Amino acid sequence: MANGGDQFGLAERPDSDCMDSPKEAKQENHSFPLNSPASPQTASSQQIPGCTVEHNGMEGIKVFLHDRELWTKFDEVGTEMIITKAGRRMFPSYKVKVTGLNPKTKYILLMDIVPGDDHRYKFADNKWSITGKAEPAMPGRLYVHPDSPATGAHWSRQLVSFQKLKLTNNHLDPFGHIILNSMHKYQPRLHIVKADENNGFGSKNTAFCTHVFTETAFIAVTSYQNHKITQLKIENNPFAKGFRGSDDNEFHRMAKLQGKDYPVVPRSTVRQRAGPAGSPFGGEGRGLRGSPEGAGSPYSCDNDLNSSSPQELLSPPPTHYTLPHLQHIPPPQGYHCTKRKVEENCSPGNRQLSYKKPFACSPPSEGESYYHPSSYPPPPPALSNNAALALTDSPYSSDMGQRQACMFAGSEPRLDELNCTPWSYTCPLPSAMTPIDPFPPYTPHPPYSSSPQGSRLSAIAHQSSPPLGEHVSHDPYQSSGAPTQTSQNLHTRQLSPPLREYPRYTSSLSPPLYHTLETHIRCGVPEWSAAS
DNA sequence: TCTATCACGTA
DNA sequence: ATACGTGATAG
Repeated sequence: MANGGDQFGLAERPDSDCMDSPKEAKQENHSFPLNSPASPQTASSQQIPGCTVEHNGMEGIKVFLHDRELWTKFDEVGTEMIITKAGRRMFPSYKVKVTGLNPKTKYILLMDIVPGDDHRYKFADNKWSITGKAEPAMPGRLYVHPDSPATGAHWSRQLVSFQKLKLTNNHLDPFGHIILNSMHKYQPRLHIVKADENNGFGSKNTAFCTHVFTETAFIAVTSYQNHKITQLKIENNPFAKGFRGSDDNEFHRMAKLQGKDYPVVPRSTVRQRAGPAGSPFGGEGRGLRGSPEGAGSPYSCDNDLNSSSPQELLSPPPTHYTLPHLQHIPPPQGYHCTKRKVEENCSPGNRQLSYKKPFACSPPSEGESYYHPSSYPPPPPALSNNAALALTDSPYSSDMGQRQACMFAGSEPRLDELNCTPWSYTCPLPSAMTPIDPFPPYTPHPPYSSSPQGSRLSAIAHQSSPPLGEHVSHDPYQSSGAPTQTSQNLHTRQLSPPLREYPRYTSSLSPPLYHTLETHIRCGVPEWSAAS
Protein backbone atom coordinates (compact mmCIF):
# COMPACT_ATOMS: atom_id res chain seq x y z
CA MET A 1 0.00 0.00 0.00
CA ALA A 2 0.64 3.13 -0.24
CA ASN A 3 1.22 4.93 2.44
CA GLY A 4 -1.34 5.87 4.08
CA GLY A 5 -0.46 8.12 6.36
CA ASP A 6 -0.48 10.76 4.23
CA GLN A 7 -3.83 11.29 4.54
CA PHE A 8 -3.36 13.23 7.27
CA GLY A 9 -1.48 15.57 6.02
CA LEU A 10 -1.35 17.66 8.46
CA ALA A 11 1.32 19.26 9.17
CA GLU A 12 2.14 19.54 12.34
CA ARG A 13 4.70 21.21 13.46
CA PRO A 14 7.41 20.25 15.07
CA ASP A 15 6.80 20.56 18.15
CA SER A 16 8.08 21.15 20.93
CA ASP A 17 9.54 19.95 23.63
CA CYS A 18 8.32 18.88 26.37
CA MET A 19 6.61 21.13 27.90
CA ASP A 20 6.50 23.72 25.89
CA SER A 21 4.28 22.73 23.90
CA PRO A 22 1.44 23.40 25.48
CA LYS A 23 0.21 24.49 22.63
CA GLU A 24 1.18 22.21 20.47
CA ALA A 25 -1.50 20.82 19.37
CA LYS A 26 -2.17 21.32 16.30
CA GLN A 27 -4.60 20.00 14.55
CA GLU A 28 -4.68 18.85 11.53
CA ASN A 29 -6.93 17.72 9.56
CA HIS A 30 -8.78 15.61 10.92
CA SER A 31 -11.06 14.14 9.59
CA PHE A 32 -12.24 12.16 11.97
CA PRO A 33 -15.71 12.17 12.11
CA LEU A 34 -15.89 10.99 15.32
CA ASN A 35 -14.43 13.38 17.21
CA SER A 36 -15.06 16.55 16.93
CA PRO A 37 -12.41 18.14 16.25
CA ALA A 38 -11.67 20.11 18.64
CA SER A 39 -8.49 21.04 18.60
CA PRO A 40 -6.21 19.04 20.08
CA GLN A 41 -4.37 21.62 21.14
CA THR A 42 -5.75 22.44 24.05
CA ALA A 43 -5.78 19.41 25.33
CA SER A 44 -2.57 18.78 25.71
CA SER A 45 -0.51 20.67 27.14
CA GLN A 46 0.53 20.25 30.24
CA GLN A 47 3.53 21.04 31.36
CA ILE A 48 5.50 20.14 33.87
CA PRO A 49 6.84 22.53 35.92
CA GLY A 50 10.17 22.55 36.24
CA CYS A 51 11.15 20.48 33.68
CA THR A 52 13.63 21.56 31.51
CA VAL A 53 13.17 21.02 28.13
CA GLU A 54 15.77 20.17 25.89
CA HIS A 55 15.42 19.57 22.39
CA ASN A 56 16.49 16.25 21.59
CA GLY A 57 15.63 16.23 18.07
CA MET A 58 12.50 14.27 18.55
CA GLU A 59 10.31 17.25 18.49
CA GLY A 60 9.59 17.39 14.85
CA ILE A 61 8.87 13.75 14.36
CA LYS A 62 5.49 12.98 13.04
CA VAL A 63 3.96 9.63 12.52
CA PHE A 64 1.03 8.82 10.32
CA LEU A 65 -0.85 5.60 10.54
CA HIS A 66 -1.07 3.91 7.21
CA ASP A 67 -4.42 2.71 6.12
CA ARG A 68 -6.04 4.50 8.90
CA GLU A 69 -9.35 4.29 7.18
CA LEU A 70 -9.23 0.54 7.28
CA TRP A 71 -8.24 0.59 10.91
CA THR A 72 -11.15 2.84 11.57
CA LYS A 73 -13.54 0.46 9.90
CA PHE A 74 -12.43 -2.28 12.19
CA ASP A 75 -12.38 -0.02 15.15
CA GLU A 76 -15.92 1.01 14.61
CA VAL A 77 -17.00 -2.57 14.83
CA GLY A 78 -14.59 -3.52 17.56
CA THR A 79 -11.29 -4.83 16.28
CA GLU A 80 -10.36 -8.37 17.16
CA MET A 81 -6.95 -9.89 16.63
CA ILE A 82 -6.47 -13.65 16.66
CA ILE A 83 -3.80 -14.94 18.96
CA THR A 84 -2.45 -18.46 18.56
CA LYS A 85 0.19 -20.57 20.12
CA ALA A 86 2.35 -20.28 17.05
CA GLY A 87 1.81 -16.57 16.70
CA ARG A 88 -0.55 -14.71 14.39
CA ARG A 89 0.02 -11.51 12.49
CA MET A 90 -2.20 -8.54 13.04
CA PHE A 91 -4.57 -7.42 10.37
CA PRO A 92 -4.83 -4.68 9.51
CA SER A 93 -1.07 -4.53 9.52
CA TYR A 94 0.48 -1.75 11.54
CA LYS A 95 2.35 0.47 9.10
CA VAL A 96 3.36 4.05 9.55
CA LYS A 97 4.84 6.89 7.66
CA VAL A 98 7.38 8.79 9.69
CA THR A 99 8.53 12.31 8.96
CA GLY A 100 10.68 14.76 10.79
CA LEU A 101 13.57 12.44 11.47
CA ASN A 102 17.08 13.67 11.01
CA PRO A 103 18.23 11.89 7.87
CA LYS A 104 21.58 11.07 9.27
CA THR A 105 20.61 10.14 12.75
CA LYS A 106 19.96 6.52 13.55
CA TYR A 107 16.78 5.49 15.19
CA ILE A 108 15.29 2.33 16.41
CA LEU A 109 11.63 1.85 15.79
CA LEU A 110 9.78 -0.59 17.90
CA MET A 111 6.34 -1.48 19.05
CA ASP A 112 4.78 -2.83 22.15
CA ILE A 113 1.20 -3.63 22.92
CA VAL A 114 -0.07 -2.66 26.29
CA PRO A 115 -3.26 -3.45 28.10
CA GLY A 116 -6.03 -1.19 27.09
CA ASP A 117 -7.74 -1.42 30.38
CA ASP A 118 -8.10 -3.75 33.22
CA HIS A 119 -11.10 -5.72 32.18
CA ARG A 120 -11.83 -9.09 30.74
CA TYR A 121 -14.46 -9.11 28.02
CA LYS A 122 -16.98 -11.51 26.69
CA PHE A 123 -18.91 -11.41 23.48
CA ALA A 124 -22.50 -12.31 23.91
CA ASP A 125 -25.69 -11.16 22.35
CA ASN A 126 -23.68 -9.83 19.55
CA LYS A 127 -21.85 -7.36 21.64
CA TRP A 128 -18.86 -7.01 23.86
CA SER A 129 -19.24 -6.50 27.53
CA ILE A 130 -17.04 -6.56 30.54
CA THR A 131 -17.07 -9.80 32.36
CA GLY A 132 -14.49 -9.36 35.00
CA LYS A 133 -11.13 -8.12 35.88
CA ALA A 134 -8.21 -8.57 33.58
CA GLU A 135 -5.67 -11.17 34.18
CA PRO A 136 -2.27 -10.02 35.05
CA ALA A 137 -0.56 -8.72 32.08
CA MET A 138 1.83 -10.88 30.43
CA PRO A 139 5.30 -10.02 30.13
CA GLY A 140 5.47 -7.11 27.99
CA ARG A 141 7.51 -7.71 24.95
CA LEU A 142 8.78 -5.30 22.43
CA TYR A 143 8.93 -5.85 18.75
CA VAL A 144 11.89 -4.05 17.33
CA HIS A 145 11.53 -3.30 13.68
CA PRO A 146 13.92 -5.49 11.72
CA ASP A 147 15.53 -2.55 10.05
CA SER A 148 16.59 -1.08 13.35
CA PRO A 149 18.71 0.71 13.84
CA ALA A 150 18.56 2.70 10.65
CA THR A 151 18.90 6.29 9.67
CA GLY A 152 16.17 8.78 9.57
CA ALA A 153 16.55 8.82 5.82
CA HIS A 154 15.88 5.12 5.74
CA TRP A 155 12.79 5.25 7.87
CA SER A 156 11.43 8.21 6.01
CA ARG A 157 11.92 6.73 2.64
CA GLN A 158 9.01 4.43 2.76
CA LEU A 159 6.33 3.09 4.97
CA VAL A 160 7.61 1.39 8.04
CA SER A 161 5.80 -1.93 8.33
CA PHE A 162 5.32 -3.96 11.44
CA GLN A 163 3.34 -6.58 9.61
CA LYS A 164 5.60 -9.38 10.69
CA LEU A 165 4.88 -8.77 14.30
CA LYS A 166 3.03 -11.75 15.73
CA LEU A 167 0.71 -12.14 18.64
CA THR A 168 0.52 -15.23 20.78
CA ASN A 169 -1.39 -16.45 23.77
CA ASN A 170 1.45 -18.73 24.80
CA HIS A 171 2.89 -17.26 27.89
CA LEU A 172 5.95 -19.36 27.41
CA ASP A 173 6.41 -18.35 23.82
CA PRO A 174 9.95 -18.97 22.73
CA PHE A 175 9.75 -17.08 19.53
CA GLY A 176 9.74 -13.62 20.79
CA HIS A 177 6.19 -12.92 19.80
CA ILE A 178 4.12 -10.48 21.74
CA ILE A 179 2.17 -12.31 24.40
CA LEU A 180 -1.42 -11.32 25.06
CA ASN A 181 -4.38 -12.65 26.98
CA SER A 182 -7.48 -13.66 25.10
CA MET A 183 -10.57 -11.56 25.62
CA HIS A 184 -8.56 -8.62 26.85
CA LYS A 185 -8.24 -5.27 25.23
CA TYR A 186 -4.92 -3.94 24.02
CA GLN A 187 -3.38 -0.83 22.59
CA PRO A 188 -0.42 -1.02 20.20
CA ARG A 189 2.19 1.69 20.55
CA LEU A 190 5.06 2.81 18.39
CA HIS A 191 8.27 4.05 19.92
CA ILE A 192 11.01 5.86 18.11
CA VAL A 193 14.31 5.81 19.88
CA LYS A 194 17.29 7.81 18.84
CA ALA A 195 20.15 5.45 18.48
CA ASP A 196 22.91 7.57 17.49
CA GLU A 197 26.29 6.62 18.26
CA ASN A 198 26.59 9.60 20.20
CA ASN A 199 23.49 8.91 21.89
CA GLY A 200 23.34 5.32 22.55
CA PHE A 201 20.95 3.92 24.66
CA GLY A 202 22.91 3.91 27.42
CA SER A 203 23.78 7.31 27.24
CA LYS A 204 22.13 9.80 29.04
CA ASN A 205 20.42 11.60 26.52
CA THR A 206 18.73 8.88 24.81
CA ALA A 207 15.67 10.37 23.40
CA PHE A 208 12.58 8.65 22.26
CA CYS A 209 9.01 9.37 21.57
CA THR A 210 5.93 7.23 21.64
CA HIS A 211 2.95 7.35 19.35
CA VAL A 212 -0.37 5.77 19.96
CA PHE A 213 -3.14 5.49 17.45
CA THR A 214 -6.21 4.66 19.37
CA GLU A 215 -7.93 3.28 16.37
CA THR A 216 -5.50 0.38 16.47
CA ALA A 217 -6.76 -0.86 19.82
CA PHE A 218 -8.20 -4.35 19.73
CA ILE A 219 -9.41 -7.26 21.76
CA ALA A 220 -7.30 -10.40 21.54
CA VAL A 221 -9.29 -13.55 20.76
CA THR A 222 -8.55 -17.16 19.94
CA SER A 223 -11.35 -17.19 17.41
CA TYR A 224 -13.37 -14.34 16.02
CA GLN A 225 -16.35 -13.36 18.01
CA ASN A 226 -18.02 -10.73 15.90
CA HIS A 227 -18.86 -11.91 12.47
CA LYS A 228 -18.50 -8.45 11.14
CA ILE A 229 -14.85 -8.55 11.99
CA THR A 230 -14.47 -11.88 10.24
CA GLN A 231 -15.98 -10.41 7.15
CA LEU A 232 -13.79 -7.34 7.26
CA LYS A 233 -10.74 -9.53 7.56
CA ILE A 234 -11.80 -11.69 4.66
CA GLU A 235 -12.63 -8.74 2.52
CA ASN A 236 -9.40 -6.93 3.17
CA ASN A 237 -6.68 -9.45 3.94
CA PRO A 238 -5.12 -10.87 0.80
CA PHE A 239 -4.36 -14.08 2.58
CA ALA A 240 -8.00 -14.64 3.23
CA LYS A 241 -8.94 -14.30 -0.34
CA GLY A 242 -9.92 -17.88 -0.45
CA PHE A 243 -12.88 -17.08 1.70
CA ARG A 244 -14.15 -14.32 -0.45
CA GLY A 245 -16.73 -14.74 -3.01
CA SER A 246 -20.10 -13.82 -4.01
CA ASP A 247 -22.79 -15.43 -2.17
CA ASP A 248 -23.17 -17.63 -5.01
CA ASN A 249 -19.62 -18.54 -5.08
CA GLU A 250 -19.67 -18.93 -1.47
CA PHE A 251 -22.41 -21.39 -1.77
CA HIS A 252 -20.58 -23.53 -4.17
CA ARG A 253 -17.34 -23.15 -2.44
CA MET A 254 -18.77 -24.31 0.77
CA ALA A 255 -20.37 -27.23 -0.87
CA LYS A 256 -17.16 -28.13 -2.46
CA LEU A 257 -15.25 -27.94 0.70
CA GLN A 258 -17.80 -29.97 2.40
CA GLY A 259 -18.12 -32.46 -0.31
CA LYS A 260 -21.73 -31.95 -0.43
CA ASP A 261 -24.12 -30.85 -2.97
CA TYR A 262 -25.06 -27.99 -0.86
CA PRO A 263 -23.07 -26.16 1.60
CA VAL A 264 -23.71 -25.91 5.16
CA VAL A 265 -23.99 -22.42 6.12
CA PRO A 266 -20.88 -21.28 7.72
CA ARG A 267 -21.08 -21.00 11.33
CA SER A 268 -20.04 -17.57 11.33
CA THR A 269 -22.89 -16.68 9.29
CA VAL A 270 -25.27 -18.29 11.47
CA ARG A 271 -23.65 -17.57 14.63
CA GLN A 272 -24.33 -14.08 14.82
CA ARG A 273 -27.06 -12.18 13.81
CA ALA A 274 -26.47 -9.29 12.05
CA GLY A 275 -27.07 -7.04 14.68
CA PRO A 276 -24.82 -4.46 15.34
CA ALA A 277 -22.44 -5.39 17.69
CA GLY A 278 -21.03 -2.61 19.41
CA SER A 279 -17.58 -2.18 19.25
CA PRO A 280 -16.17 -2.82 22.38
CA PHE A 281 -14.30 0.03 22.16
CA GLY A 282 -16.49 2.54 21.41
CA GLY A 283 -19.66 1.61 21.93
CA GLU A 284 -20.79 0.42 24.75
CA GLY A 285 -18.33 -0.93 26.26
CA ARG A 286 -16.84 1.43 26.70
CA GLY A 287 -14.50 2.00 28.15
CA LEU A 288 -12.66 0.42 25.89
CA ARG A 289 -11.38 2.54 23.61
CA GLY A 290 -12.45 5.32 22.44
CA SER A 291 -13.98 4.13 20.01
CA PRO A 292 -15.62 4.95 17.35
CA GLU A 293 -17.05 7.62 18.47
CA GLY A 294 -14.68 9.76 18.84
CA ALA A 295 -12.49 9.13 20.83
CA GLY A 296 -9.63 8.45 19.28
CA SER A 297 -6.92 10.10 20.23
CA PRO A 298 -3.65 9.45 19.58
CA TYR A 299 -1.18 10.35 21.82
CA SER A 300 2.33 10.27 21.59
CA CYS A 301 4.93 11.32 23.68
CA ASP A 302 8.42 11.97 23.45
CA ASN A 303 10.93 11.65 25.84
CA ASP A 304 14.32 11.73 26.37
CA LEU A 305 15.92 9.87 28.67
CA ASN A 306 18.96 10.12 30.03
CA SER A 307 20.15 7.53 31.51
CA SER A 308 22.89 5.85 32.40
CA SER A 309 24.74 3.74 30.48
CA PRO A 310 23.40 1.38 28.29
CA GLN A 311 24.14 -1.29 30.33
CA GLU A 312 22.19 -0.07 32.85
CA LEU A 313 19.44 -0.16 30.72
CA LEU A 314 19.54 -3.53 30.54
CA SER A 315 19.03 -4.28 33.67
CA PRO A 316 16.41 -4.68 35.72
CA PRO A 317 13.60 -6.08 34.61
CA PRO A 318 10.95 -5.50 36.33
CA THR A 319 9.26 -7.72 37.53
CA HIS A 320 6.46 -9.18 36.86
CA TYR A 321 3.75 -7.61 35.86
CA THR A 322 1.17 -7.32 37.84
CA LEU A 323 -0.98 -4.99 37.06
CA PRO A 324 -2.41 -4.35 39.96
CA HIS A 325 -4.40 -1.67 40.36
CA LEU A 326 -3.25 0.37 37.91
CA GLN A 327 -4.27 -0.96 35.17
CA HIS A 328 -6.98 0.54 34.29
CA ILE A 329 -5.73 2.53 32.13
CA PRO A 330 -8.21 4.10 30.72
CA PRO A 331 -10.95 4.30 32.62
CA PRO A 332 -13.68 3.74 30.66
CA GLN A 333 -14.64 7.01 30.49
CA GLY A 334 -11.60 7.96 29.40
CA TYR A 335 -11.96 6.41 26.33
CA HIS A 336 -14.68 8.00 25.16
CA CYS A 337 -14.39 11.06 24.13
CA THR A 338 -16.75 12.15 26.10
CA LYS A 339 -16.64 15.22 25.24
CA ARG A 340 -14.51 17.76 25.07
CA LYS A 341 -11.61 16.79 26.43
CA VAL A 342 -11.38 14.27 24.29
CA GLU A 343 -12.11 16.14 21.55
CA GLU A 344 -9.61 18.40 22.27
CA ASN A 345 -7.30 15.84 22.66
CA CYS A 346 -8.33 13.74 20.08
CA SER A 347 -7.07 14.59 17.08
CA PRO A 348 -9.32 14.80 14.56
CA GLY A 349 -7.69 12.95 12.16
CA ASN A 350 -5.84 10.49 13.79
CA ARG A 351 -6.17 9.66 17.04
CA GLN A 352 -2.88 9.65 18.16
CA LEU A 353 -1.54 10.56 21.31
CA SER A 354 1.74 11.68 21.98
CA TYR A 355 3.41 11.78 25.06
CA LYS A 356 6.06 13.75 26.13
CA LYS A 357 6.98 14.07 29.41
CA PRO A 358 9.96 14.20 30.98
CA PHE A 359 10.40 12.75 33.82
CA ALA A 360 12.93 14.40 35.08
CA CYS A 361 10.78 16.58 36.35
CA SER A 362 9.11 14.84 38.56
CA PRO A 363 6.15 15.85 38.58
CA PRO A 364 4.08 14.02 40.28
CA SER A 365 1.09 13.80 39.13
CA GLU A 366 0.73 16.16 37.04
CA GLY A 367 0.55 14.10 34.61
CA GLU A 368 -2.65 14.44 34.37
CA SER A 369 -2.59 16.17 31.72
CA TYR A 370 -3.00 13.89 29.43
CA TYR A 371 -4.75 11.35 30.40
CA HIS A 372 -6.60 12.95 32.32
CA PRO A 373 -9.70 13.06 31.89
CA SER A 374 -10.95 10.99 30.04
CA SER A 375 -9.50 11.12 27.25
CA TYR A 376 -6.92 9.04 26.66
CA PRO A 377 -6.45 5.74 26.81
CA PRO A 378 -4.15 4.63 28.94
CA PRO A 379 -0.87 4.95 28.45
CA PRO A 380 0.50 2.07 28.37
CA PRO A 381 3.05 0.89 30.04
CA ALA A 382 6.03 1.47 28.92
CA LEU A 383 8.24 0.41 26.63
CA SER A 384 10.84 -1.15 27.74
CA ASN A 385 13.99 -0.07 27.69
CA ASN A 386 14.96 -3.00 26.25
CA ALA A 387 14.21 -1.91 23.17
CA ALA A 388 16.35 0.70 23.55
CA LEU A 389 18.93 -1.28 24.61
CA ALA A 390 18.57 -3.48 22.11
CA LEU A 391 18.64 -0.91 19.86
CA THR A 392 21.58 0.43 20.83
CA ASP A 393 23.71 -2.19 20.91
CA SER A 394 22.27 -3.66 18.36
CA PRO A 395 22.66 -6.91 18.65
CA TYR A 396 20.26 -6.96 16.26
CA SER A 397 21.24 -4.39 14.41
CA SER A 398 21.55 -4.84 11.21
CA ASP A 399 23.94 -7.23 11.54
CA MET A 400 21.86 -9.87 11.60
CA GLY A 401 20.57 -10.29 8.50
CA GLN A 402 17.49 -10.10 9.70
CA ARG A 403 17.64 -8.60 12.59
CA GLN A 404 15.60 -9.93 14.79
CA ALA A 405 14.78 -8.46 17.67
CA CYS A 406 15.38 -9.31 20.99
CA MET A 407 12.97 -9.65 23.49
CA PHE A 408 13.46 -8.43 26.71
CA ALA A 409 11.45 -9.03 29.42
CA GLY A 410 10.08 -6.27 30.94
CA SER A 411 7.88 -5.52 33.36
CA GLU A 412 4.73 -4.54 32.59
CA PRO A 413 3.81 -1.34 32.82
CA ARG A 414 1.72 -0.36 35.30
CA LEU A 415 -0.42 2.21 34.78
CA ASP A 416 0.35 3.88 37.66
CA GLU A 417 3.44 4.51 36.63
CA LEU A 418 2.83 4.92 33.33
CA ASN A 419 3.18 8.08 33.08
CA CYS A 420 5.97 8.95 31.99
CA THR A 421 8.15 7.11 33.05
CA PRO A 422 10.28 4.97 32.29
CA TRP A 423 10.37 1.83 31.28
CA SER A 424 12.81 -0.44 32.01
CA TYR A 425 14.02 -2.72 29.83
CA THR A 426 15.74 -5.56 30.10
CA CYS A 427 18.36 -6.30 28.26
CA PRO A 428 18.54 -8.08 25.45
CA LEU A 429 20.57 -10.56 25.39
CA PRO A 430 21.43 -10.78 22.44
CA SER A 431 24.00 -12.34 22.15
CA ALA A 432 22.04 -14.30 20.56
CA MET A 433 19.02 -12.73 20.80
CA THR A 434 17.54 -14.63 23.08
CA PRO A 435 14.41 -14.08 24.10
CA ILE A 436 13.72 -13.85 27.33
CA ASP A 437 11.29 -15.16 29.05
CA PRO A 438 9.49 -13.33 30.87
CA PHE A 439 8.15 -14.69 33.50
CA PRO A 440 10.50 -15.40 35.87
CA PRO A 441 12.45 -12.63 35.65
CA TYR A 442 10.40 -10.06 36.68
CA THR A 443 11.11 -8.42 39.54
CA PRO A 444 8.93 -7.31 41.73
CA HIS A 445 9.25 -4.06 41.79
CA PRO A 446 7.15 -2.82 39.99
CA PRO A 447 6.90 -0.15 38.85
CA TYR A 448 8.77 0.60 36.34
CA SER A 449 6.61 2.34 34.62
CA SER A 450 7.34 4.09 32.06
CA SER A 451 5.46 6.17 30.68
CA PRO A 452 4.91 6.00 27.46
CA GLN A 453 6.44 8.62 26.58
CA GLY A 454 8.53 10.07 28.28
CA SER A 455 10.71 8.36 29.78
CA ARG A 456 13.94 8.24 29.28
CA LEU A 457 15.01 5.29 28.10
CA SER A 458 17.72 5.05 30.16
CA ALA A 459 15.86 5.66 32.87
CA ILE A 460 13.74 3.45 31.61
CA ALA A 461 15.98 1.12 31.22
CA HIS A 462 16.44 0.63 34.42
CA GLN A 463 14.54 2.54 36.11
CA SER A 464 13.76 1.16 38.98
CA SER A 465 10.76 2.00 39.96
CA PRO A 466 10.43 5.33 39.74
CA PRO A 467 9.07 6.83 42.41
CA LEU A 468 6.09 8.30 41.68
CA GLY A 469 7.55 11.42 41.61
CA GLU A 470 9.20 10.59 38.77
CA HIS A 471 6.61 9.97 36.71
CA VAL A 472 6.34 12.49 34.64
CA SER A 473 3.44 13.47 33.28
CA HIS A 474 2.98 13.37 29.90
CA ASP A 475 1.57 15.60 27.82
CA PRO A 476 -0.44 14.55 25.39
CA TYR A 477 -0.32 16.30 22.57
CA GLN A 478 -2.07 14.99 20.19
CA SER A 479 -1.51 15.97 17.26
CA SER A 480 -4.12 15.43 15.56
CA GLY A 481 -3.45 14.06 12.68
CA ALA A 482 -0.18 13.82 13.25
CA PRO A 483 1.15 12.40 16.00
CA THR A 484 3.00 14.52 17.61
CA GLN A 485 5.27 14.07 19.81
CA THR A 486 7.06 15.97 21.81
CA SER A 487 9.97 15.25 23.15
CA GLN A 488 11.41 16.06 26.13
CA ASN A 489 14.36 15.44 27.65
CA LEU A 490 14.56 14.12 30.68
CA HIS A 491 17.26 14.83 32.24
CA THR A 492 18.21 12.32 33.71
CA ARG A 493 18.45 10.94 36.55
CA GLN A 494 19.75 8.03 36.89
CA LEU A 495 18.04 5.75 38.58
CA SER A 496 19.90 3.28 39.27
CA PRO A 497 18.55 0.46 39.43
CA PRO A 498 20.11 -2.39 39.30
CA LEU A 499 20.14 -3.72 36.25
CA ARG A 500 19.50 -6.99 35.82
CA GLU A 501 19.95 -8.82 33.02
CA TYR A 502 17.76 -11.15 31.88
CA PRO A 503 18.66 -14.46 31.63
CA ARG A 504 19.04 -15.41 28.38
CA TYR A 505 16.92 -17.64 27.03
CA THR A 506 18.73 -20.51 26.57
CA SER A 507 16.50 -22.46 25.13
CA SER A 508 17.40 -24.49 22.61
CA LEU A 509 15.13 -22.99 20.51
CA SER A 510 16.65 -20.58 18.83
CA PRO A 511 14.26 -18.37 18.11
CA PRO A 512 14.10 -17.21 14.92
CA LEU A 513 13.90 -13.83 15.24
CA TYR A 514 13.24 -11.98 17.91
CA HIS A 515 12.18 -8.75 17.25
CA THR A 516 10.48 -8.63 20.33
CA LEU A 517 11.61 -7.31 23.50
CA GLU A 518 9.84 -7.45 26.60
CA THR A 519 8.63 -4.50 28.15
CA HIS A 520 9.57 -3.69 31.43
CA ILE A 521 8.19 -0.74 32.23
CA ARG A 522 5.07 0.56 32.18
CA CYS A 523 4.28 3.89 32.21
CA GLY A 524 2.40 5.31 34.71
CA VAL A 525 0.33 7.97 34.22
CA PRO A 526 0.54 10.41 36.65
CA GLU A 527 -2.86 10.65 37.08
CA TRP A 528 -3.30 7.29 37.74
CA SER A 529 -0.51 7.15 39.70
CA ALA A 530 -1.75 9.64 41.69
CA ALA A 531 -4.37 7.51 42.51
CA SER A 532 -2.25 4.93 43.42
C1' DT B 1 -12.43 -21.63 25.02
C1' DC B 2 -8.85 -23.28 22.72
C1' DT B 3 -6.23 -26.29 19.49
C1' DA B 4 -4.79 -28.80 15.46
C1' DT B 5 -5.75 -29.41 10.92
C1' DC B 6 -7.46 -28.27 6.39
C1' DA B 7 -8.04 -26.02 1.77
C1' DC B 8 -6.89 -22.14 -0.45
C1' DG B 9 -4.38 -18.22 -1.36
C1' DT B 10 -0.29 -14.98 -1.26
C1' DA B 11 4.49 -14.13 -1.74
C1' DA C 1 8.43 -24.51 -6.54
C1' DT C 2 8.37 -23.78 -1.39
C1' DA C 3 6.93 -21.42 2.62
C1' DC C 4 3.60 -19.56 5.03
C1' DG C 5 -0.64 -16.56 6.14
C1' DT C 6 -5.91 -17.10 6.22
C1' DG C 7 -10.59 -18.43 8.32
C1' DA C 8 -13.31 -22.63 8.93
C1' DT C 9 -13.95 -26.63 11.22
C1' DA C 10 -14.05 -30.49 14.38
C1' DG C 11 -12.73 -32.14 18.56
